[in-house]
Amino acid sequence: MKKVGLKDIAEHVGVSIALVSYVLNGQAELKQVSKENADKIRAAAERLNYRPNQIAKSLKMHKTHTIGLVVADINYRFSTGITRAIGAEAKKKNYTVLFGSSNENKETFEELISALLNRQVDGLILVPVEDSQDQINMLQKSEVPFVLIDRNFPEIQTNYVALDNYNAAYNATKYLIELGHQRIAFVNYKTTLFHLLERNRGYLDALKDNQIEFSRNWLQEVHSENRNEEITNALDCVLNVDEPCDAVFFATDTLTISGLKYLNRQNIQIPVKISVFSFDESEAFDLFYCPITHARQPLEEMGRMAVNTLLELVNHSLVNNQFNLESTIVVGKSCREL
Amino acid sequence: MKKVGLKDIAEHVGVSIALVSYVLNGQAELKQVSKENADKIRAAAERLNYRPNQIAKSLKMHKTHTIGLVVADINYRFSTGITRAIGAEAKKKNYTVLFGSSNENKETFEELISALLNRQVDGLILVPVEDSQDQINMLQKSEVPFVLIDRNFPEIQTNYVALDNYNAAYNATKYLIELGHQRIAFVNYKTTLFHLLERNRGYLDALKDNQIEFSRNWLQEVHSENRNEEITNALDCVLNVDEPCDAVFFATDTLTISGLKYLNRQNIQIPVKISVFSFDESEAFDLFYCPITHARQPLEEMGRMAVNTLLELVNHSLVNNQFNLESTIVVGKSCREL
DNA sequence: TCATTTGCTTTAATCGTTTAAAGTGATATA
DNA sequence: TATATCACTTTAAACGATTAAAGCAAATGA
Repeated sequence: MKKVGLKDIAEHVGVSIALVSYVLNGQAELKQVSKENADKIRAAAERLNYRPNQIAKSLKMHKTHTIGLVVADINYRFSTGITRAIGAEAKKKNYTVLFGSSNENKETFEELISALLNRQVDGLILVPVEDSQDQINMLQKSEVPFVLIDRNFPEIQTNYVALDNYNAAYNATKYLIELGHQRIAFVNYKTTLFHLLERNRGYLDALKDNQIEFSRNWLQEVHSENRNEEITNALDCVLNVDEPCDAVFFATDTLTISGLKYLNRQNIQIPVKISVFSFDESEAFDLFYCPITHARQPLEEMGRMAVNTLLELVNHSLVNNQFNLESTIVVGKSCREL
Repeated sequence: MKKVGLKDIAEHVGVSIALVSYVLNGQAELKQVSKENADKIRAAAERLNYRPNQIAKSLKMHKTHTIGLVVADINYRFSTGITRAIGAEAKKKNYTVLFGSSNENKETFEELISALLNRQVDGLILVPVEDSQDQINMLQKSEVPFVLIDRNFPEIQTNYVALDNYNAAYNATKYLIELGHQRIAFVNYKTTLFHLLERNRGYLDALKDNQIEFSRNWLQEVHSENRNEEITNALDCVLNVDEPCDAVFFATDTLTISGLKYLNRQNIQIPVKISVFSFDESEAFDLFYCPITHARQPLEEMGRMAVNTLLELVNHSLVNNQFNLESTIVVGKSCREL
């Protein structure tokens, strides 16, 4: 793979490297390069199929025009969606996105950040994993430009773009209540992640504000490591009891999938036997017999805001953005009126 | 973001940059650096949180230790699977993967390749889009190390890792025949892509070898741009006719999803009314009421082979690998015995 | 005593760009 | 005639690393 550099063009045309650089960077008039030379240079560049060496350019310019993105798990619908959104906005701004998936693992998360920083990305967009506060603090201390997305730590003041998870869960619960549901279960992960805890809080407050007395077994928390097994128990605790719930609200799309699989196995018809509400959707819902009513996050908007916030940081504006966006309810057929 | 370089460490310790470089590259003994200095240097690097500037390193070494990957569409299950597999193998070999999705668009495909080459990736792994022969020829002429994956052009001699698509389709069709099916439809994209045409050929040959007379309407080809609409017609031509088919074989997972959605809408029960066989699977199958019998591609193996072939090329071995791997049939419940 | 070896360290060129600064003829002005 | 201006072009120093090659004391050998 023989590479063509400025030097080759310069030799070909018989001018200096500097002149070639000026012309190919659109500074021909500014530097008053003669039309003759400019044309010759452009022609030679074309003919030799010149590709500027971005590595050398980056080294000189201290800018790679690259954003590092770390998502939690590439298998989440949220991840592919936000990756697309960020990629699109970045492209508009002439930035490239380097990308990794932490798989919710703290060590992988740190390794990825390290790898991205070594590659001199101009900044980071991160979906932080559980217990990664130390890492975030480190980044802040070393003044790396970064923006959190989807998740944030209330105890750390950072730029972030997230959902108003409290409101989203509150409104979802209220929606179910307004349909006439009185016994609403909520299935969440057992976690310390703030954004998921906010969903608990929204759910509980909606019950309270509507004078529904919360029963302890309604709130089920499963460990993500073996959610498929634990969700079985969780749903049993909610359905196979004296006063079974008439609706289940799943706190994430992954939980919904596990839950629906179980309900399928048990031949529990939706929404006849039970209403189902999902936080986020999944491609998998497409083939389910019943369209799932769910809360939708504004992924494009989140991606756009994250990129733009980051680019402001990169350009040394001292922005301080905490965005808590609103979700919308997409009505399917999985929640019936009682 | 103040950056720490070799120079900073050198100044701190009071030695030259070269010594620091030697020590931090594990050449301390080789270059006979005094233990005292070596320790001081390592300590300082640690304390200052030194991150080697890979950009500078790459410029000097003419190696970025980075592979460029272009997949056809990040929404395909194949794409995420192969991306993971390639990422894992690359990591083992201490390479990073830069990654883009062409969305089956020729221009995007070319742009991505260009962007990746500008970033001086050491080589490319590509899922070529339709009609990209010229681009592939260009790459070959400019001696860029690359490996095609999933798809190849029989008229161009390149390194590639693909499925034996003929065999896979042949065996799938044979499987349906052995279950007693005599009227088997095949739904494919209307395309010039070799790997998909091979599936046609495998299907047709299997029919012939089993003395089943092929009926023209059995082979349905839809345009990918509006497959959801066209597949409706396609299935009508196959099911709502005098002698309807008793099995449908979809040539890709995306076609299967579209098909199943239609069959759902029409309340056509699987496998009672019709057997369904899919090429590849999708996460979406998880929530379908009936596990879909499908041909599975050995993604891990493909990823491994692609990376290893590419790295041999990068290291100037003149390998010439054409891999056509075998698929396996994953038996679900969507094909019944007649 | 002088030369050589040993042990350790520094110097300086290089990778492919960018870009301020200096250079160079030709023409215009004083 | 001397000098300023103009219209270009080249020179050379970065950027942050790698790495031959050279440098330099102290120790050893003749």
